[in-house]
Amino acid sequence: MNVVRHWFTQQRGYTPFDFQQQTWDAQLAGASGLVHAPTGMGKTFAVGLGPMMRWCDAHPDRQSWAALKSPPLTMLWITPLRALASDTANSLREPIEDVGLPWTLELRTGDVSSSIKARQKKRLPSVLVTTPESLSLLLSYADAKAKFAHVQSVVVDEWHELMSTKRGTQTELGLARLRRWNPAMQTWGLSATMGNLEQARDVLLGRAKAKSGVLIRGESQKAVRIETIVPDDLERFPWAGHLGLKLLPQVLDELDKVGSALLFTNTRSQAELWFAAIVKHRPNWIGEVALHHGSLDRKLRQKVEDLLREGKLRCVVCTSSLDLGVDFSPVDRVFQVGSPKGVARLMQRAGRSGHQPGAVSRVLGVPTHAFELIEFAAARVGIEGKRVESRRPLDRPIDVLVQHLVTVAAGGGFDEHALYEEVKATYAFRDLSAEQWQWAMDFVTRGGKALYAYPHYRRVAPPNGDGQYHVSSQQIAKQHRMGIGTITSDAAMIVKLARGRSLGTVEESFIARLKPGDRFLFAGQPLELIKTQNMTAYVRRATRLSGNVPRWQGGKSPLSTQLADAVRAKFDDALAERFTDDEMRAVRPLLELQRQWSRLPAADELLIESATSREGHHLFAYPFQGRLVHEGLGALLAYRLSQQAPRSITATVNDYGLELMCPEPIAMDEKAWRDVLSTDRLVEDLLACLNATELARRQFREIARVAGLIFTGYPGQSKSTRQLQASSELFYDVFAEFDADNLLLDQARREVLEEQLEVRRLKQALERIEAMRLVRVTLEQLSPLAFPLWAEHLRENHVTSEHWSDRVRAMAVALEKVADDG
DNA sequence: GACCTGCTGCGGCCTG
Repeated sequence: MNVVRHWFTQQRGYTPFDFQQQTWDAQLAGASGLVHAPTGMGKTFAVGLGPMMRWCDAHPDRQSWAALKSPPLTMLWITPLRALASDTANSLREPIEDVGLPWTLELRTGDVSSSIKARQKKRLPSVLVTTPESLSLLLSYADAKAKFAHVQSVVVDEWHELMSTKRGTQTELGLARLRRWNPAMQTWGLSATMGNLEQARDVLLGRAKAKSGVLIRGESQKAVRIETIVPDDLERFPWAGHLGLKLLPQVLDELDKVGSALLFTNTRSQAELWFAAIVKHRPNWIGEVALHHGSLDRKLRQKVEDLLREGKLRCVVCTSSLDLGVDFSPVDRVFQVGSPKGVARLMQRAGRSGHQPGAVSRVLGVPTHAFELIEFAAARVGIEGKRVESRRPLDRPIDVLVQHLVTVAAGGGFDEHALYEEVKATYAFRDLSAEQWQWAMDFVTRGGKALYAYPHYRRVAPPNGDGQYHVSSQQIAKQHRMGIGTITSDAAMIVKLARGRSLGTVEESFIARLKPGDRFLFAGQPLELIKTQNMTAYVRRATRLSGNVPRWQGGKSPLSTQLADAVRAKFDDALAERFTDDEMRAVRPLLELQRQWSRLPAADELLIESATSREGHHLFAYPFQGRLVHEGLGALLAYRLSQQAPRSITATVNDYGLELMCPEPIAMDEKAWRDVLSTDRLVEDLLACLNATELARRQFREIARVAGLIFTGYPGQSKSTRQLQASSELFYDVFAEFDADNLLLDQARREVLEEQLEVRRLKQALERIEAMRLVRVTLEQLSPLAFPLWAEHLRENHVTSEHWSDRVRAMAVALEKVADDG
């Protein structure tokens, strides 16, 4: 028996799971593929031991191992997270050391010491655990080929997370490079649950291997159970709102019962508030409850992760910052506060509990308003029906290609034709046309049409006798390396204790509203602002809490299509009087009101409600397509209506529908509605109304950085957002004027349409609506579906001098009264 | 004193 397998079964005493066995067999047979494996089931060993077994088979004489010293880089492991890199290294080190393989193993991420980096500049270890960015960096050194020529297998961990991002594309390009140097190289990916695993495998393997690729599905789906805290009294439960502290007592009761828990929230400020609330009500838990989100200082987060790993925490309140990484033992209870947003997302979070094979993963939903009860019920249906979201791979992000061209030019140079073929072998650039390639080449060699006068943008020099393109100068190579990567983020303000450590970062706009002496809640503690200086807010601990919580302007993830459809189906259930779960029974009175005051929309109808309030005239429509689509749709409808007659219309959206508000009444018959809901000229109208130029301009900022047009400054002295903005705008304007066909501009527009507006989904929504009946209802009072939109509208537009909450409360009371009378 | 929506992730230089 192979010594590695022997180690696994005899020394460690493990019985391989089926998927581990299958993976090793496939790896020994020389195949590539993707493994779908639940967390905590030994996925590192599943893909990590095969290459070791292979090497042992090729070197059967153990006596000779010592003489081999450290073999060249044989196995490369790519992870999206630095924290995962060290966990993985620890797992892989075990068999290497126990078996006595002569392999060396090292990490290569941005935070390894400079001495290790210096050593790796000379020679790489036998096993290297790294990130997509660090791989790219290594590929940018002139001797890259010699260093990577012996790589026999590459493993990409958490591929589902990388695949649909530019980091994934960068990984694809790096893998294509390695495959060219060693065509027999095996590629293996690890992925959590997603809807398009086959495609994920194909993207990972690229053109050459896609046909022979294997897909191994791990353990039969682990059971996931979704439970929900159902409010005792729905009448007093909010119809809108997002904090959900209403259910705090029930959550505390649950926390009392368990030893350890993770409480996921959807936003950072929500996490801060929940953390503060828990500590306030359970003061004796101080030290056992922790907070974890992306704006906290890395050191604070690291500490929480360590304590979590050691099993010393009773509860961690977190955002998706704990979705991945941190190899801790499963917790007893997982909470999801607020909308689950997606089926896969809820499954992944549930998976943080009940790790043992056969154990059930459970998640307890904590709705923050009444309709979220339906979302949890819908997510359960989604999981049972295995209707899990897909992740869509990117199509030809030119900025990533441009960056890669300079990387490769610095990394030993390239032959143009060969590199074109290599790039086209990736899934992302499989349809790259000769013209597009030419454009990219021209852009890096001459600066394109617009920048040819600036030598600085001639980053790649044409062949000089050897047929190879090379980077123009070492200075350019150096600067390029500083900009490698595809993650861009704006500068944030550091929050620092006056005498002491940094607590994390908040947005400048938040601090700008405060004066010295004002208090706010951050990093789980009350703070008082002392002064601001150099993008740093100096604070001291305050004794009393303030309700002021930083708000970050983050992504606005919409309800996924799968979950939105499932929610829609739950309305059908209600229509058919099928109230089969606790959540639906709990919201029944609310749905009953919706039916009485308006209508429960059936699957084949689009409900349009109109109402009059002292703000003006409102139209509400409910396509159930998630907020991004509704944003596009709202803007489109407002635009088209104002084209018909001059009037000012504001649109407000949420995940279920949209509201159009106008000071004057908008009289529309069926035909008028059909016209404004038409798919004709959809993209043109969207571009016209969304001030697409402005959106594209903003999007271009990121593209310009990835493409290497903007130097963001040396580490530690990064340029301000304003500076970066100014230079990217300059490029935008120059391109728009002198190089209108610039592919980077085109990409900016594409990204706005596809990612920010989800045009594809919007178009599908409109097509569906075409086949639907339009049902129009005039409301006497706001319906339960309309109420959250109305409240959102007030919040966004500050339309009333009365305080927002007073107004909302007053309306809620009025509605309650009507409900009671009815 | 109450009210509050919006995620995550990486990398780099200089000197002797």
